[in-house]
Amino acid sequence: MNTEKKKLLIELYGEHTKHYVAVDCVIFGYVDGELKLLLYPRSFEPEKGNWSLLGGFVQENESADEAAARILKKTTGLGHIFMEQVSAFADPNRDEAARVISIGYYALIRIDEHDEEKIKEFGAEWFPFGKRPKLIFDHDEITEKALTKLQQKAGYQLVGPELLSEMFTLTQLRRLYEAIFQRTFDPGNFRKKVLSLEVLKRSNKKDSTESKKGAFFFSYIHEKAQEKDIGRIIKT
Amino acid sequence: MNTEKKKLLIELYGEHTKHYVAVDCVIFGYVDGELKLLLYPRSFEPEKGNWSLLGGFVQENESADEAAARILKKTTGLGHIFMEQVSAFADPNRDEAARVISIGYYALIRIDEHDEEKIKEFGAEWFPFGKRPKLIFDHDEITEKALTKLQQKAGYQLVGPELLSEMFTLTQLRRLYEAIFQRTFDPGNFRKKVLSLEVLKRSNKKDSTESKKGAFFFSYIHEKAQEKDIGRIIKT
DNA sequence: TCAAAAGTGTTGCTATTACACCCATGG
DNA sequence: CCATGGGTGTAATAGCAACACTTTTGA
Repeated sequence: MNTEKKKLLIELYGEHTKHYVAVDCVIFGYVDGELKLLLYPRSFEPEKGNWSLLGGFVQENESADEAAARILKKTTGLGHIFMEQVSAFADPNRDEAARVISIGYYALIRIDEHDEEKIKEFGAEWFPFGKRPKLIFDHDEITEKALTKLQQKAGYQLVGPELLSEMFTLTQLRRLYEAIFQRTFDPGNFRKKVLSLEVLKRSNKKDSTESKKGAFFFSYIHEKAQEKDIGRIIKT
Repeated sequence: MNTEKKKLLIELYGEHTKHYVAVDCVIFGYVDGELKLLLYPRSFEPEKGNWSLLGGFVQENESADEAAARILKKTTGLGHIFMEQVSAFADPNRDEAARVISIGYYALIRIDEHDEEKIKEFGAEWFPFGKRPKLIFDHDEITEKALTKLQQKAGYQLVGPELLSEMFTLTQLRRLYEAIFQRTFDPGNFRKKVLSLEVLKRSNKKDSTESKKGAFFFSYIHEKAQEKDIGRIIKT
C-alpha cells in the first residue's frame, strides 16, 4: 500500500474516537503456604496513594503483551515471566479521571528471585491474597478474574515451576495448590496424581526442614511438560 | 473531584498515546447439523471486499460489551443475545492500515430468528465453520480462540437454548454438541448425561420429522440452569 | 415388514476418594 | 520413644464408555 493511500485510510478511521489503553497486572507470588499479591501505591491522582495493581499505558509500537512485560521488568527486574491475558475491561467509567480501557494480565513469579530494591523503590508490598486491601477502580474485579484464570491453568498444567524455586518437595507443591484452590488435597492422592503425569524428576537431594524424615526434592522436566494435553489435574 | 483538578489529570494521562479500539464479533449459528459462522465482506479499504468478522469501533461513552451489542443489533436486528468476550488483540501490526486494538467477542444466535433482510443489506453470509474462507488480518485467530471459548462454555453449561429454537429434541441437542466439539457422542450416554442435569423439561409434543417413532420436544428450565455449577458436562 | 431413530438397561473399566498403615528421625 | 510429615497400598465408590436390546411407525 502506498503512502498516499494509507494517509487516506487513516483519515477514514479518523472519524472514530481514540482511547487510552492500559495494562494492569495481577502479580501472584507464593511463600509460606500463602498465595500473595504484589500491590502498588498509586503514584498520581486520582486515588493517589491507594493500593492498585501494577499498571501502565500501552505505547505506540508495542503490543499489550509487550507492554505488560516491559512494565513488569521495569518494576520487578524480572524478564521471561509467565504471563497470560485475563480479559479487557472497558467500562467507560472504570477510571474516574478519564476513559481508560484496560487489558488485564496475571503473572506468576518466584518471590525469592525478584529485585527487592526495585520493589521498595516503588513502594510495592506483598499481601496475602485473602488479606489484600481494597483496590482502586475495578482492580478487585480484575484480581478475581485473574485468580479464576490461574485456577483454570493450574487445573490443566502444573504451575509449580513458575511460583516455586527450581527444586521443591511434593508437599510444597501440594500446599501451593491448596493456596491456589483455597481447599485441601489428600496428601497421598495428590502425590499419586502429580507423579502419574510424569513431568517431575526426583533428585537425590532431600529437604529436611519440614519433616524429620526428609522429603525428596523434585524438579520439572520442561520438555515433557510442553507436550500438550496432560489432561485435567484438578477437577473443579 | 473538581473540574480544575480533573483537567490537570487528563493532561497527566495526556502524554500517552491514544489508540483506536474496535470490537470484532464471531457470530455462531447452527442449522442442519452444522455450526455456522456469519461473515461480512469488508466495506472499505484495506482488504475491501474480503471476508471479515463483524466489527466496529468502540465509541466515546460505551463499554466494549455495549459496542458489541450495538453492532450486533444494527446488523442482525437481534438484541438480548448471548455474548462473551474472547480476549483483546493488540499486536501493533494486526491491522495494516492503522493501529487498531481489537476486543474479540463471540455471539450465539438462533439462525431462524435473525433479520435476513438486514443481513443481506450488508452482504453477509453464513458459512459452515469448517468451510469458512480465509479471513482478513488476525480474524482467523480470533475465530479459533472463540471456538475454544465456546467449547469451554458448552462443557460446563448447556448451550442448546442459545442456538436452537425454544423446543428441541435430544437428538438435535446432541448434533449441536457434535458440531461444536467436532466429534460424535454416544446417543444413549449423551441423553442420560444431559437429563441427569435436570435442567430440561419434557413437553408432551413430539417431533416426527426426524424419525418414524417421533422424539419428544424438550425445553430449557431457565431458573434451574441459572443455579451455578452444574459441573462438567463434557470432559475434553 | 423392516429400516431407522427413540429410548432403556447392562456391563466392564477407570479415576477418584477416603483412609489405613509403615518409614524415618529430630527433639 | 514418640509425634510428625513422608511415602505406599487398598478397598469402596462414582462416572464413563461401549454396546445390547426393545419400541415405534412411516415408507
